[in-house]
Amino acid sequence: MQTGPQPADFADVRATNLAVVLRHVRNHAPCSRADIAAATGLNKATVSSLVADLIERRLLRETGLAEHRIGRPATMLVLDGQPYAAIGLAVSADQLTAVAVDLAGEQLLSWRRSFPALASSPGKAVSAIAALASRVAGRVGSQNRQVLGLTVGVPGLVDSDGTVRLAANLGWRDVDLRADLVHALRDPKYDVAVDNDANLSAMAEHRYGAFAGSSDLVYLTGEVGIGAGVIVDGRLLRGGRGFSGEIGHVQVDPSGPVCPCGRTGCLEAMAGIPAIIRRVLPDAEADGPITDFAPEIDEVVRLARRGDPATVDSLAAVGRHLGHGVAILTNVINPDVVVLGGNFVPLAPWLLPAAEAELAARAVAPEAGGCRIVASTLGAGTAAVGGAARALATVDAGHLPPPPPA
Amino acid sequence: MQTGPQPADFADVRATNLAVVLRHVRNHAPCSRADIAAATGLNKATVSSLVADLIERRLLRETGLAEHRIGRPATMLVLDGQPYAAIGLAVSADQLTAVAVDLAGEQLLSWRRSFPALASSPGKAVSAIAALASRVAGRVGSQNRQVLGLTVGVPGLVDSDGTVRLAANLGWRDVDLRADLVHALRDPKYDVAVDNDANLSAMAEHRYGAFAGSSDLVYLTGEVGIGAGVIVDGRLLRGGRGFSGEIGHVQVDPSGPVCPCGRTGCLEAMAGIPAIIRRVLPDAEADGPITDFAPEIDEVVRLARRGDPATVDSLAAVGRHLGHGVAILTNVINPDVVVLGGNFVPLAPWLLPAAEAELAARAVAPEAGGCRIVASTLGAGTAAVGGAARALATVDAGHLPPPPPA
DNA sequence: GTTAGTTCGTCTGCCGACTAAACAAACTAG
DNA sequence: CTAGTTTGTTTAGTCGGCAGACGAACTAAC
Repeated sequence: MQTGPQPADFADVRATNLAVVLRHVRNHAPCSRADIAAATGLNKATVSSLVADLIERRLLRETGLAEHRIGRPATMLVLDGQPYAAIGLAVSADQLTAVAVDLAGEQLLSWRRSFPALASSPGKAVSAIAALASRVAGRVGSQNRQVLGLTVGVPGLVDSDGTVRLAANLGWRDVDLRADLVHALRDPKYDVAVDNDANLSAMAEHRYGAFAGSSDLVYLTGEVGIGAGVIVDGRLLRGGRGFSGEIGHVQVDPSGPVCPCGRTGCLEAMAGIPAIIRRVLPDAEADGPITDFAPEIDEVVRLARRGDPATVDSLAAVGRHLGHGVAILTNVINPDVVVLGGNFVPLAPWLLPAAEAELAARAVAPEAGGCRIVASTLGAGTAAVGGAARALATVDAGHLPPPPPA
Repeated sequence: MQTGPQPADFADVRATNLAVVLRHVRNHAPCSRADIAAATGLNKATVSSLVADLIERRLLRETGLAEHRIGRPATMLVLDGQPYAAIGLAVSADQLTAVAVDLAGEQLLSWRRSFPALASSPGKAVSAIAALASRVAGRVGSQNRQVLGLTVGVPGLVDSDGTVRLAANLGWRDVDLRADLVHALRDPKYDVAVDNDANLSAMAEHRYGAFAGSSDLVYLTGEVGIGAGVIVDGRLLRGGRGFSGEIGHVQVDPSGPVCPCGRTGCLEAMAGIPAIIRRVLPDAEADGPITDFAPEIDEVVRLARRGDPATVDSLAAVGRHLGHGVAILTNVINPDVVVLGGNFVPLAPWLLPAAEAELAARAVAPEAGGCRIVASTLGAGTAAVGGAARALATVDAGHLPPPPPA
C-alpha cells in the first residue's frame, strides 16, 4: 500500500490482499492456503477468506492433487484459466496480429491478418482493427470466456488518452484510436486501451520473458523503427505525456546518414532493420517502403552463418551502434536488462558481442551498471502478447472482475 | 494504495489516510476539518479522528483564526513546524553544506564549511561530515526539535545501500558512507540515508521549486560535472542498481574533446562548467582541479551582460549542447520540465534560447513532448535542501513519527 | 490397530478503522 | 430572538484482518 493521493478504505485493503494472494498463486502454483499464509504473512483465516472469494470469482481453482507429506494433506490451488481471457492486438505497417491469453498465461489463439496500413486511411484501419477484435472477442466468448480487456499496440507516439499522435510508419497523425474503437465496438463491457508497441512488448517480457519479474527492464523493438519500452521499478515509464522510449531518433553519429525523419545520424538510421538490410544487401530492391523484412533478414542470417566477412563486419558495426543506444539508456535509466526484439532476434548472435563491448565502454557505472543485453525469446507477436499482458496486469494490480451475481 | 508485493492491513489504511490529511493540509493550509472531508471524500468523523491523531503527534496545529462565513465558524488547521526538523547535507569538491528544514518547509539553518575533499581521505571526510551533522542535530535538538532524518548528497554513483561506488570529483570509490556515518553518529534514532546529489536536488525542486508537484521532472546539476536527477510519476527513478541519471558522460559529439573520464565528447566535456570557463576565459589559470567556480562564473556573466560576442556565442554553443542532452532525456523519459541548477542558473539567460531551439529540433514528439527548460529558483544548497526534503517525503508517504509516549 | 504427533483449514471472538446519521455548538441573517 | 447554516463530535454499525482454539486428515511408530 503505497502513498497515493487517494484515501484508502476497507475495499482497498481487500483488493490489495486479493491481488497479493492471486500473484502468489501465479508465481508459486500449485500451492496451499497454508503456503500462502506463511509466505505473505497474512493470517491463515484471512487467506482462507481471500481464497474463497477468489474461487467464487473463478480466478482460482482447487486441484484434487494433494501433497502427501506428514500431517494433514494440503488442498492445492492453481489459477483457473478457463473463465477469462485478455485480448492483445498489434498494428504494424503490413499486418494486424491478435492474440488471446488466459489468466494462467496460456495463449488461446494467435491470428494474423495482412493489412497495408500505408495504403489505407486511418478510418479503414480502425474498421479493420475493430473487426478483428470483434471476431477474437466472439471466438473467446464462444468458449464461455469473459473478456477482461483489449489493448492495441501501435508503433508510434500514443498519448495518455489513447490517441495516436504520430505513427510515421503507418502514416497516422492525431488518430483517436481508443475512442474510435470503443465506438466501433459499441461500448464493449471490457476495457479498451491503446499503447505504444514497445511499451506493450516490454510488458510481455516483464510477464512472460526470460527475465520476467526483473523490475527494471527495457525492450527495444526491431521493426521498421527502433523504439524502447521501459519498465522501471516494475511499472511502465510513460513520462509526462506518454512519449517516453523514443530512442530511435536519438543521434548516435552526427556524420551519419540522413534519416527519413529529417534528422541526421539517428540510431534508427544507423542500426534499424532497413539500414541493416541496405548495408548487407545493397542489391535488394527498395521500391517504396518495405514493410516485411523476413526474406531479407533470412538472407542476412544465411550470409552471417556462412561467415561472410562483409556481413559479419556490418553486423558488428550495427551492434556497436545498438550498444551505443543501450549505453545511453543505461546511463540515464540503469535497467537490469535490455531485451532486443523483433528482427534483431535472429541477428543477435552477431550483434550482441559488439553491442556488449560498446556498452561496457560507454557506461559510466562499473560493470555497465549490471545491465545485460539479451535477445527476446518470446517469438513473433510480442507486442500483441504484451497487450493481453496489460489487461492481465490490471487484474494482478487489484482490479478484479466482479463476483458472479448468482 | 497501489499494488505492492506486501499485503495490507488496518495500520496501512490508517497510515495512508493520515498521510492524505497531512498532505492536504500542507497543500491547502489553512483549512478546516470540513474542508478536508469534502476534498478527500473521507467521512467527517474519520477526518476528525485523523486530525486528532496528527495533533497528538504534533504534526498539525489548530489556529485561533476562524473564517467567519455563515454558519458555525471553522477551526482552521495548519502544519505544526515546531517539533520536528529534517537535516540535509551536501558534499561537494570543496565544501560541505548543511541545512535543516522544518515540516512546514521553513529553512531553520544553512551552514557551509569548506572541506577540500580531494586533499583528504574518505575516512576524514566521513569524520567531517559526521561532525557537521552532529552539530546540526545538536542545534536542532537545542530548539526542542526532533530530528526526522539525515540525508547526505554526494556527487557520484550511490547504490541502494548508501555506498558511494564512484565519486570521481571527490576521489572516492566504494565508500560505505551510510554505514560509516551511522557508526560515527553512534546509531542515531533518526534515519540516515545517502543519495546522489542530483537525485536530491530533483526532490528539492519537486517539493519546493517553481514546478513543485510536477510529477515528471528532471534536475541537471551544474557543478564540476553534469548529473541528472529524474522524477517520474512523482517518484525518483533509481534504476536497477541506483545508477540512473548519469547523463554527463553521454556522448554528444564524437569529434569533441577528450573528457577526464577517458571518453570523447561527453556532454560534461562540452557543456560542463569547467568547459564553459575554459571556453570563455582561456586565460584563466587552471592549475590543478578547480573546485569553486564562483569568480569565473561571475566574470562570464559580466562579459555576457556586456554583450561580448565571443562570450555570447560560446554560451549559445554550450546551450545547444545542453539542449542536445535535454533532447536525449526528453526522447527517452519525456519529462514535463528540465530544471537547470548550480552554476547554470546565472548563465541561463544566454543558455536557454539555444537549448530550447536544439531541444525542439531533436525531440521526436511534437512541441518537444511538452518539455520546458527552466533555471532553478531555489538558490545555492539545493542538494542539501533536497536531502531534508527526502526525509520529509517519507513522512508525507505515511512514515509518521510515533505519537508521544505521554 | 492404536496412539502420538503433525499439518491443514475453519470457526469464534476480538479489535481497529471507516461510514452514516443524529446531534450539539456556534455563528449569520433578518 | 428566531430561523437557517455550517462545523465537528458522538453513537451505532459494518467490514476485514488477527489470534487462538479446534476438528479433520494424514504419517509414523509401537
